This record gives sequence, structure tokens and C-alpha cells, in this order.
Amino acid sequence: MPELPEVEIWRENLERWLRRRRIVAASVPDPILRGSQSRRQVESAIAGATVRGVVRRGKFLLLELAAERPDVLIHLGMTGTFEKLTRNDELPRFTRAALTLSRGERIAFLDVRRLGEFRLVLDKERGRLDALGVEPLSATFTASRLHELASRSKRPIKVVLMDQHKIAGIGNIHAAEALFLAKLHPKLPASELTRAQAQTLARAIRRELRGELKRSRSENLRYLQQGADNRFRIYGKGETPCPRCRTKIAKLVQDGRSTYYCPSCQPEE
DNA sequence: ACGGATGTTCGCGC
DNA sequence: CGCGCGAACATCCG
Repeated sequence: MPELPEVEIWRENLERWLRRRRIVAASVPDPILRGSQSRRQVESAIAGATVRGVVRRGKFLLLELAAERPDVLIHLGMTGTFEKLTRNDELPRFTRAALTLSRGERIAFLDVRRLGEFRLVLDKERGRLDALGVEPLSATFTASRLHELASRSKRPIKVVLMDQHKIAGIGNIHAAEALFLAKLHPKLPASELTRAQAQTLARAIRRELRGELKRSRSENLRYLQQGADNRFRIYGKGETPCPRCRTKIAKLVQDGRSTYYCPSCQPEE
């Protein structure tokens, strides 16, 4: 899935497509709801609603509906995307939800692997959103905030960066990229991060996310779509030379996820 | 043909 | 409480 930058790009698109528009009908078949809410409940809450705006929190998107209706929570999982369709277009394969607008256009939520979510923000969802950590591109994400939250965990720094309860929005790719920029080994115990390293890492995270946001916006890139070149510095580049020092990039598994790093630029000590 | 893939949650054993 | 691990979800790609 899309990590923070790509989710933010989708927020911008959805805002353009949906803001102040009325959704005349919603189709949300059961599988995407996974039994937590009924199809009828979700569709009737959305049908007839006007969209006030679209906001992002971490990797979650929220469609804010006017007139006391619950918001709609969308998570893209690993493979979630959207398409805007005109009146006569067929719904694409892997469409998991569709919103029909007043002129017959439809916004389709597609999710091949079905790891995403599309549901109303009721009590449980509110709790999940409240539990999210600091927004890494907000003014509250400072070096001292990073140092403080890292100091409370003995887990490896890479795992902490991906912990949505601590920092919301960083995933496997951008965690690896930020650590490479900051020249920190992914296994470094978070509690051992010095203040100077926290400063460097906070800057690297901002630079990485802003850079990706800019690239995605200007090139209209689809996130790691099939056929697309791997544009990352280190992610997915095992066995190839480090772009900084030409040492062979190494790979290890942490928390079940592949991590790439340069053993020379990101030494373990 | 097999292994791994941008994510999250749950359950297990320690 | 927290940690590390594996599984589950479903499909595609090299």
C-alpha cells in the first residue's frame, strides 16, 4: 500500500472529485466490510450524503459527510486504488466499493488483494484513529518528539518507524529509505538513538516523505505498479551497489518484513 | 512453480 | 505489559 505520500495524493484526487458533491448511491458489497458492519447499514448511511471534505490521518482516508452522518473510513491496504468513471463505464475488475454521483459519474475503490478497508467510522474505528501516532509531516513531529518516543522502545528503530501508534504513515519502503538517508542501521535499538541521531533521522523522514510526495504529484506515478521502475535508493535493491558507496546492498527480515540497507553506510555500531 | 509483495490484526509462546 | 514470530486476508509477477 501506499504509504503516507501516496495516500495523500489520493486524498487530493478524492477531494477534487467529491468535495461538495452529493453521493446519490453507494455500493459496498460484503467482503470488504468483513462482517463488521452490514452492507445495508453502510450503503444507507452514504446514500444521499454530501461530502464536506476528504482528510488523511496516517494511511487512513476519511470522507467527511455532511448532516450528522458518520464519516467513511478507507484504508488502501497493499493494493488499493481509485478510479473515476463516467456514466457508461463498466465497473473495473476488483472494484470493492462504488459511489455514484449526481451526474452519473462513479468513484470506484479497487483493491486486488482485498487487504484494504471501506467502512463507516463508528465507535471502534474512532478508537483506532485516536490511537494513531504523530503525523510525520506536521509541526509537532520534532527531533525531540522522535527521540522521546524512540527512547521508550527497545525494539529496532526500523520497527518503531513503522509502528503506526508511534508515527502514522511510514511503511516498509519509506522506513528503509529514511534510515539510509540518516545512515542508521535498521537494527539499532530505538532506545539507543542519540539526540543528534534523532535530529538527523527526523530530517531524513521529512525529506523522504516530501520528496516522494513531490515525485508522485509531478509524475502522476502509480505506486510501484507493475512495469514501473524501482525509483528507490535502497528498497528492493538487494545485491546491487549502494548509490553512495557502491558496497553491495544487504537485506534482512525484521518483524516479518524485508529491510534493505547498506552495510557500509549504515554500520551496525 | 514457487516465493514474495506498499498493511494490519490476531493468537501463540515466552 | 511487551516481544518476536507466524498466520490470515487474495492476487499478481518474475
